[in-house]
Amino acid sequence: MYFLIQSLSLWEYKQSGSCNKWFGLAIAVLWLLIQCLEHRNLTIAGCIEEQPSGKVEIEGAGSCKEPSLSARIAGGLAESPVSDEGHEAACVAASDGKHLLVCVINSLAFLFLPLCLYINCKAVLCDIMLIYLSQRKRSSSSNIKTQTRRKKGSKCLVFDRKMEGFKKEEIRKGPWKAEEDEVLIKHVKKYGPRDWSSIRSKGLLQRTGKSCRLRWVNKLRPNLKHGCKFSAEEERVVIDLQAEFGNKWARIATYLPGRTDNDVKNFWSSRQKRLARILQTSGTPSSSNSKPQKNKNEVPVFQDVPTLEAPVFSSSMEEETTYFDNPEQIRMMPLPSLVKTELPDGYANLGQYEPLSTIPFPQIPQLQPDLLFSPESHELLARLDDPYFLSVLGIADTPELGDAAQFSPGPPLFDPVSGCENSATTNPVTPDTLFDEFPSDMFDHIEPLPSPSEW
DNA sequence: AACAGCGCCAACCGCCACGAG
DNA sequence: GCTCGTGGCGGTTGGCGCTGT
Repeated sequence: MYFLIQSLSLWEYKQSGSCNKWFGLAIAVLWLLIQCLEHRNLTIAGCIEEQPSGKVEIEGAGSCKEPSLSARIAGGLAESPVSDEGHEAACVAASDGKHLLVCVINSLAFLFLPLCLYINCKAVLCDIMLIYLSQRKRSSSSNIKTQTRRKKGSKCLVFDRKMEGFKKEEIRKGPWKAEEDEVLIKHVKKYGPRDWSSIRSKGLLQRTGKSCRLRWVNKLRPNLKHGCKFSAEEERVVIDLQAEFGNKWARIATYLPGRTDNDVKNFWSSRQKRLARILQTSGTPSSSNSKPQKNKNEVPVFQDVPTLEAPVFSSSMEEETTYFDNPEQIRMMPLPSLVKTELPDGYANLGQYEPLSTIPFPQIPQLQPDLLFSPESHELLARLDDPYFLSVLGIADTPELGDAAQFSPGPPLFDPVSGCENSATTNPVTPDTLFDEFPSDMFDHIEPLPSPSEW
């Protein structure tokens, strides 16, 4: 079957003399479908995305709860904008919990590349995808990172290397629904604000423990101040404490009843942006008084607020209980002895209070040429000519090495040849016979990898 | 009315520390 | 001592609404 499909691919190429990505994709899907039918424990997955954390996310297949097979296959299209000249990569994938079967359709769409990967090869897989993605036209692959970002609220199937085997799970992301909040609140009432990961393991919510915790801490926790701006006093506290502790938002937030670290962080971030803009547009700080206030209700950042006496601050850890544990106590807690809290008059003394150097400006990331490929992949690239290595990947089945299954811990589910007994046994395909069939100029269509600086 | 700029905010991500096994 | 899971934290991003032009 594998041979037949490859022959079809070649026929298509010879007929059209050009790249037809859809034909190539259709062939790959067909092949994958056959694999799935033959091995019922296989399920077609969505497109593969590289994650710097080492995870491989397969997205698309989880977009609907009970997807039809065709929908699943459609989800297998790589998230790549259709580009001209067929310079794009698409992939379909399947998994049985132990293995990951991938079909990559490269810029020469008729050439699809089935890969059989075990879970410990996922980092390599990521880089394979990057290689193929990078072969696309620069216009369509100028920013690979943006393509890996999911839309909020989408579901994805996460295949985590750290997990036992290749466990499939659905994780919901994006805005929380009221029902989800209810479930979370119930859980916290019952068990307390802990054991977040059990919420998912019990099947209560399709959210990660981190997500649950964040939702509780930032939104559902009682006594939070929702929707009210920071008061002048709160602003002063934040400014003072930031000067004292730096960007320790969680610590600062413990001095502000009803405020979360996220609140403080957002407040500070907005303030910094505002400051940067003021300094940028007004030239000299003293002239910035002329800048009209956009929002009449907005509290000016550098307004005069009463100067408090520098309180005594105990550095003992016992006092680092949060206001949530004992709000009254925190409310009465004296401020630490801070930098002199004299606020400047207008912006004239801005520099002394808010040094220019502390205002963050966008930083240009340093390009790291070696960052894109993991050490495993460097090894992979170095061994692409190694027939043994190819056989392990399931790409080749060299006669001298025998059945590729001998290199596999499990049954040769995805072996392109032995996996399809009927046709493959009579038409053994080796890398040589496979590539000999293709025209000699076919690889001329593959663009060289752009240097990282061009990405 | 349409559009752009901006601020706010919720949520995500990566990194790290810590504890259990 | 090592690995792994979990939670905490800080940085970042995208959506949305408001405001000014």
